[in-house]
Amino acid sequence: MDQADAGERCPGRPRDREATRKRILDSARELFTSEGYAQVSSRRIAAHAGVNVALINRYFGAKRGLLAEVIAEEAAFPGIIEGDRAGLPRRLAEHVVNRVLAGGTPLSRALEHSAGDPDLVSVHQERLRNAIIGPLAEALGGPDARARASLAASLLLGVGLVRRIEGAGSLAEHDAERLIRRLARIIEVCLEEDPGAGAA
Amino acid sequence: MDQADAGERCPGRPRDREATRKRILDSARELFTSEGYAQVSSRRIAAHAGVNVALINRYFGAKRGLLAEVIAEEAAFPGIIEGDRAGLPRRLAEHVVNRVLAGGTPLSRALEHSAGDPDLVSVHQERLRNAIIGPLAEALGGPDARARASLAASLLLGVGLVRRIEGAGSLAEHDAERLIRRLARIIEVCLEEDPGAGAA
DNA sequence: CGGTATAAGTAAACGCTGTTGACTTGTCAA
DNA sequence: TTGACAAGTCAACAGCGTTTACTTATACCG
Repeated sequence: MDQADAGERCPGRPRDREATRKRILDSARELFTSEGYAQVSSRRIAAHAGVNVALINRYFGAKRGLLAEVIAEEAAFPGIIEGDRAGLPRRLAEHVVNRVLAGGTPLSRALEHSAGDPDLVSVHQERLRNAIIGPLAEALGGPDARARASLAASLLLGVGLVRRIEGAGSLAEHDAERLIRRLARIIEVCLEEDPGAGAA
Repeated sequence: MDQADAGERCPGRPRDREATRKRILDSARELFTSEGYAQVSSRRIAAHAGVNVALINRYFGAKRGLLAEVIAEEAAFPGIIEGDRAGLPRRLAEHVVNRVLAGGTPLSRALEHSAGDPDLVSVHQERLRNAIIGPLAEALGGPDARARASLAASLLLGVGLVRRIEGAGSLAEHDAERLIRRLARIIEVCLEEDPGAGAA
């Protein structure tokens, strides 16, 4: 049932560290992506890769390390934060709709499937800080930059979480372009320097 | 070490279904709240309650059922959604800051500690739909009510998730009142009927 | 070419988890 | 007093992630 196309061990296969590492990584990415982190056991990954279970720990330290490597493969927000400030909310909104909601990347899929598994959270912790909130705050500048970046990040992560929980139902009522415009507008408010008189 | 104040079995204790149920429930709430769902094992809950492990499954079906009952104990948004529309964003923002960020309720604490554990997510799924997005959408009315409610829910859940990941750092830069005002403003935009020309 | 060091791969176990079924024992009604 | 039934117990299950000691293939070197 498992080890579908990855091919089983067929013990004649020559010993090759890198190839074996890659087999494990590929299987992990595929399974994490389609089923989530917590739902896929080490033994299943190994079986899918046609490889002994112990090799996961040999090459990646632990299942957690395997997750970290899968996640590290993709860039956080490639070219999104770096652009001009005015278009930033729009670009973030597009990213959410196109990647997170569409379920493109292993990262977002894993997040959606096992949204806050302890291991996953701890791996993302550093990532959120270093690859999202940090750069975003730096790009923003001004007072409370980190707080404003955190608010935007909250929305981004929350949308993914709700999408996972709700099954893309409500959020898909809009067509993509409308949703992007809405999100961009909300993110703009998240990133604003001063709430001003505000509502309420 | 465990079963601190809950008292151990001391086998002479009379048999009492309701009392035993309560012991288990109390221990679970306490441990889930302080350490998170995934981090606390059934055996530890049982030991803390001074009760046999099998009783958890006898009374709650499974560990998951115990979680569901702990969570069900608290009202979702008591009296928040029902009030007047104009003050809704402000009330939601206050709730987030006072309850979720301050880490008051078992629900929010469990969410923060093991933010998206599969069991926890599935338990919250129904809850999010029935106790948050549903009523919120109904209170809002108008077109895309569910989508607008989902956006607000995304922010609420996302703030909790980021708080868990960031350890309350960035979001605590503001004092509570400023944070509430900011959140209220953002939520207002989430709930708006029409994005209008919007940003970008 | 033969022998050997070294790394690749294996097998079996460890302690843990949630869960189950068969068992004993206390309690209460007839 | 006795029977029935529920409350509580115990030991085992299968699965998990991980570790240890082991075998075996490969590649280098004399």
